[in-house]
Amino acid sequence: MLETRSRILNAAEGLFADRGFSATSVRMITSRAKVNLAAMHYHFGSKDQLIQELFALRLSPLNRQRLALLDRCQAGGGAGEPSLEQILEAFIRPPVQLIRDPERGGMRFMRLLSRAFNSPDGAIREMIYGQFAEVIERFSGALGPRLPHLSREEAFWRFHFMVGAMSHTLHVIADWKNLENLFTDVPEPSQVDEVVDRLVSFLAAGFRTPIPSKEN
Amino acid sequence: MLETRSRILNAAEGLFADRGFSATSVRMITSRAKVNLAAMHYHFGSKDQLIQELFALRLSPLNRQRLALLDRCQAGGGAGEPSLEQILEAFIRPPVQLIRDPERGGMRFMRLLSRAFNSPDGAIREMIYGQFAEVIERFSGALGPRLPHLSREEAFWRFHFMVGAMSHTLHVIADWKNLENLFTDVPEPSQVDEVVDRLVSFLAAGFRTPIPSKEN
DNA sequence: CCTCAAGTGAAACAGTCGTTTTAAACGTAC
DNA sequence: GTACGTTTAAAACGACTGTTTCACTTGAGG
Repeated sequence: MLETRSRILNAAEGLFADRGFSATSVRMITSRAKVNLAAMHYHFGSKDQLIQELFALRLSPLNRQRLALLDRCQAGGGAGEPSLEQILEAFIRPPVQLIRDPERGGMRFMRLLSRAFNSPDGAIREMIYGQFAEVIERFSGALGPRLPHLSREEAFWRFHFMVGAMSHTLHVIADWKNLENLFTDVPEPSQVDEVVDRLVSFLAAGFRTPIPSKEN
Repeated sequence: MLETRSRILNAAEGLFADRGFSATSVRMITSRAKVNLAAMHYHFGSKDQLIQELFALRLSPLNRQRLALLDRCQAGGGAGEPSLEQILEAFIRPPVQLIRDPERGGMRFMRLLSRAFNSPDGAIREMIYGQFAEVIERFSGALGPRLPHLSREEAFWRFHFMVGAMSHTLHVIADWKNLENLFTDVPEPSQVDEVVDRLVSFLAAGFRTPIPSKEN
């Protein structure tokens, strides 16, 4: 069939998200895709190249959207730089929207992405970071003028605090089902977009707070 | 030799931290430990039980220390509850100290822990969360009275923002070498304890900020 | 009708996986 | 000295790994 490629990609995305890369065999993928074992090597060459293609396909629209949002709010207001909240939102809203859009991978791809971020395989991590390099550069450049009270070191760490809070939050949203199995007292899945606002105001307050005194 | 068990545990910790669970074979472990293949099954029964034992050994001292710190600052000041900063510090300082103490696993175990947190294997994740259940309960109970301005939902999310920022920060510290390979402009590894202060004040400011308005 | 490339089906490749089994060697304690 | 818990050595188990090979079917262009 003509759709063999996309059926392999689809099955692979689901299995990688559920079981990880090294625990997912080529045979699992091709059998879930109802496709011959050889078809995978015919279309993608190897398991590794299949993984690469999968991420390139999903990640570049996400980061293009982030950069477009940043462009718009930087050019938008006319005079003056964008506010701290506007920058944070341009960073955080696109992945949250992606989570709700099954066409772009939805929760499944987000679980996969958070797996790839912590992958033991250095090659995978390098590829992932490569896909994010431009976004990191642009956003830390945009954040700088909004944080004149911070040293370079302090800004570096707070940027990582933000990345951590965001990626863990995305993981929680995308893995809600598993969370309910593990904890009691989990609130109803609230409107996902609200979480963006919550996260933005939490982080903005953190970024704005003065540097802690060293006498401790 | 009498130390066969600990040599296996030591080799396993290193390999699991570097390559992940499913990509590390029993043969790799026993050959790095310079120990016979059968010795691993003799002492631990199976690969899975070896993993379980490894985490129980490392994780319970960490969480006992957290709870002890919380106890002390709750009973300490006499009148009045502990401050938000004191609670956060009781949560964050123990794992940062662990990172600097090779006897307790140091950076190696921290990399392993952050791998286990995102493991595809449901059994591993369940065990990890089980080890943290009491800590989570105690700390969210202690944080509650310090956050009277927050709804239950808002407190839930901010708690996760904190967990995410902390765990990603620990990962960055423990994986510094890899970070230097991937990014430019990484600051010198500053005094690790300073990071605790930075993180505590960042998070305290986030926790204290009022709930964002919905009109957006 | 013939041809040629794209794609499929099924089998086989050489390894590695976790685990078990057998045998023989240890040091230590009763 | 002999029993016991520990450790080594070496081989084998069946199952599974990523990848390759090759005969086969299919459909479109000349």
